[in-house]
Amino acid sequence: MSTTPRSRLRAQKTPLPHAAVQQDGTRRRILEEALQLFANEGFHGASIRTLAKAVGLQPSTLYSHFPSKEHVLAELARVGHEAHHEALREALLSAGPGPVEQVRALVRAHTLQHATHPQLAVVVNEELYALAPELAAPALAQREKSSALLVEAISRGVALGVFTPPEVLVTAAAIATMGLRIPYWYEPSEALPIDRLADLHAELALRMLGVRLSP
Amino acid sequence: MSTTPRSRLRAQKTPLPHAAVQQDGTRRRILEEALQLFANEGFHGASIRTLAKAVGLQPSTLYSHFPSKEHVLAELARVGHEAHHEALREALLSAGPGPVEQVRALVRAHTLQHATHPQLAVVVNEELYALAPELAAPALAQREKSSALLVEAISRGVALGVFTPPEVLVTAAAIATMGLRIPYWYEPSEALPIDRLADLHAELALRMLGVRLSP
DNA sequence: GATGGACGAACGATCGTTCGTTCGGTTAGT
DNA sequence: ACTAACCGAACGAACGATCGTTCGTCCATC
Repeated sequence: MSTTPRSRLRAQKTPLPHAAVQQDGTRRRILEEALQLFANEGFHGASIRTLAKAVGLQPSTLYSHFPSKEHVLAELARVGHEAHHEALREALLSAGPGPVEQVRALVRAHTLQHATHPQLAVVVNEELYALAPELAAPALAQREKSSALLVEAISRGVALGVFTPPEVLVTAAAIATMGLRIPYWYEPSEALPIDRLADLHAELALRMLGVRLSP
Repeated sequence: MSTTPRSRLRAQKTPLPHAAVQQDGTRRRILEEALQLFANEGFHGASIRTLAKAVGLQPSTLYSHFPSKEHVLAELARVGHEAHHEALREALLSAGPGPVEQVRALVRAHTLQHATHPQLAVVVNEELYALAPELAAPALAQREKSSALLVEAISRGVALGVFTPPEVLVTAAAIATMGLRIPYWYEPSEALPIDRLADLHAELALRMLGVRLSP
């Protein structure tokens, strides 16, 4: 009876995934449209036929590019986690050796990623449960590696006496979580551009860790 | 081909919703099972037949208690938001007049609610998008009221010079977000009981606001 | 002439929902 | 007090629609 015209995200425009997809044309277009649909209506809420129509293909043609609907989601999850992990890794490499600089770089990259690619963040974080375990495994493994980067940086700072969090893991979870909800409330604006949001999150993270910069 | 045995939550046990459901027997059992299913498999991922089987009824019988599948979710969303808002309100009332005490009380209540009723939190926050706007409206209105409680307490503290957040709304969002992801990673344990988690989150929130308690 | 992307039709399964009926308990009428 | 009327909960079967997927064929390109 009633359709569901709801869009889950604040930003309903279409940021493209990334350069990490291999430059095939149709396959990439499928992934782009699937990203929009899965983000807005959920994996189970979006149908193969809706996806095919969005791409401008017949439903059967999708199976020339992906063996199943689940594999489309799995590929999105893989791409998303890979891009995210790569962003964190690069941020860490170009940061200085100090824990403060490293955490700031990690949080900034984390926030930038989620603010720049909101639908990718949502699909990667909220729709992964719809995958069979063996298809979700690679993405989950990379997620583990990404969160380890933050925990390690924090632990290093604690060992050096620079950070004084009330508890390492809960604080790390709180810091990582800041980024995860961005797609639901944030929209870039002049008053709050993406880069400023990243700075604010970095500042909040350092405050949680007990660092006072400008007293 | 492949089923989806995934459970989205860390805690897959069955906390019951709340005393705010009216004490009807069957209707309540439907809501309880629907809560489990919607939380673990998503609204679109759970079927009326699965729900009926979980309750021990025929699918058609469900329609003696709810006019549609969507109405079951809408009722869960209503109950969840009501319980959450009530918890925040009571916490605020029994807190002192100081902004520090009020924010601590709000954050503690927020965290306790999400840690005690993880599936309710997930359904309320992640599955609402599946509802037609007119069914989601009451829940969204109450959510707005709840977040306003936090923002007001923070603003009062800022006006009094007690809080020095880098930016009010982003900081408020960060504080509220800490609680929202609890169901995905937290499980009560001896090392980290629920009450301790609530204290930690309150401490982190106050740190973000620029309050240093035990220097 | 082989390969692979695209098509249109169709498969069986499952979806949310409706229908007609039965049954047990409460209420109303005499 | 006995019966007739009623009503909501539950059932079993079935509805039409849509689901993910498969099949056979066509056609363009190498």
